[in-house]
Amino acid sequence: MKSDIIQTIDVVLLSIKNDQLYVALVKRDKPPYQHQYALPGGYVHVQEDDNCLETAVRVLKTKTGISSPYLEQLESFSGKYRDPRGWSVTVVYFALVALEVIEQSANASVCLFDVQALKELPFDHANIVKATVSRIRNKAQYSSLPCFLAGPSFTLPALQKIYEICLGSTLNKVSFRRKMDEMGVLEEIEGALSKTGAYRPAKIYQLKSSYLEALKVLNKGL
Amino acid sequence: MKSDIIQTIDVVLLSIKNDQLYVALVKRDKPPYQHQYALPGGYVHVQEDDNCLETAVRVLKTKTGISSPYLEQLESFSGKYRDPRGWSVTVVYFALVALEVIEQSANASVCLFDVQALKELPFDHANIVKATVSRIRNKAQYSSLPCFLAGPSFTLPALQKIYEICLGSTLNKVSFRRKMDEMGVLEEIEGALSKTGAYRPAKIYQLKSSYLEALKVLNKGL
DNA sequence: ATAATAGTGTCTGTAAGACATTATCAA
DNA sequence: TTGATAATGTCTTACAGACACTATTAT
Repeated sequence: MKSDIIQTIDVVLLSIKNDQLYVALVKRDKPPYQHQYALPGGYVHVQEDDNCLETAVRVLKTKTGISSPYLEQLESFSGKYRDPRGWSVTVVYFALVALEVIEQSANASVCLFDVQALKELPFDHANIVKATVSRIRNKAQYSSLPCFLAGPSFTLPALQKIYEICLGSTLNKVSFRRKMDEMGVLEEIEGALSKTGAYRPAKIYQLKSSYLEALKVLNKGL
Repeated sequence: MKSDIIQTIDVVLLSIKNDQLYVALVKRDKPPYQHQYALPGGYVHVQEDDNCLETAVRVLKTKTGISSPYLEQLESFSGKYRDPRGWSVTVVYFALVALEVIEQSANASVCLFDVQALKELPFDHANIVKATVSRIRNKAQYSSLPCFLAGPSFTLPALQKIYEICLGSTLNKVSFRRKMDEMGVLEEIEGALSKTGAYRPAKIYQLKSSYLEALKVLNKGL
């Protein structure tokens, strides 16, 4: 059974820069919308990919050079008019990485854009980015998802700042620490202290390895 | 650009029967899995459907005879092995209707199955049903979603029972009523009382029409 | 009146936020 | 010691659940 629908995968890669959420876009090398910035996306390779998640991993790596430990399906976008070539469906995934990851391994064609100041994008990509930000904002209220925007280790004040950027509002310090504590996904790196400020250094934490392993196996989201 | 991926839409239609969640399955009239019960599903008709949601509405109506006021995208399922014919992607939607709706307008090929006692199903449909139930259970905690499992009008004790079935646990009566009140989606039908029991009748409520309208326009979920 | 369920008022415990205090580092 | 931030202790308030009480109907 052959289909005459354009079936693609797109990835929304988010990171934090200048205390704002930024999205990674790549310059399109083919029409439509050639030379414009858009979400990294591509076709399923039926030989290589066992499912769309694997396609998303591969597409992200190929188009941006980046591997993300966290990748979650957002939703699918479809319709007669979203792609000038015809009826299309795209399964969208989103990824969260620390800025260092992008700076260290991103291709030259990758560029970061402030999601707040996003101009028009090809296809319905502006809409897709908005939906992703909305999902992040929602999940930041009760999950450990924003932790993936931090690097491999981080201080609690830094992590709180990340949560606040995701949520768009400030948080109570005591409540935030209580929450993180009872979520039980962090572990203190004994003896490690931040050397950044000229004042009292903060303890350094990382995601528990058991938690990261559980993520990979289950692929259940957070 | 033609694709060699099987692209389908499936719909998980849920209702409440015998104080349990039931899923509507239809007998497949074509291979694969001919004559077995599976989720109602079908192909996008690029001429008729403007997007996958419209496909879902049409497929549900065609295969089961039912129109559901509430239809939400669950997620997409994909892979090399889920369909014996080859690499496939299905965008799954779920619908919630009152049992009366099914009894009144369902095709003969439709049959209801207790989701708790679900045996093996064709494709990965058992898994899809499980994911839907999980979504319902989650959303029942904070949203008005279970209201769509009630008929056009209902009493608060009856609605509470529906919520409890979705959640799989009993609820506090006072808290439940407080929640429903502050959600602000219900309106009392003045003067109407349930005549069921031999004892004190309950007030009858319905979903606010303004709320139902907002749903149709936004299509944002709950 | 009684039985049985509907609906409401009130109390209590838990959890979140506000505020204050202590801790720790560099200069 | 001082300045600035990290970390924690405590108080207050808000909300959810438990419980009890009142209301309403048919018999």
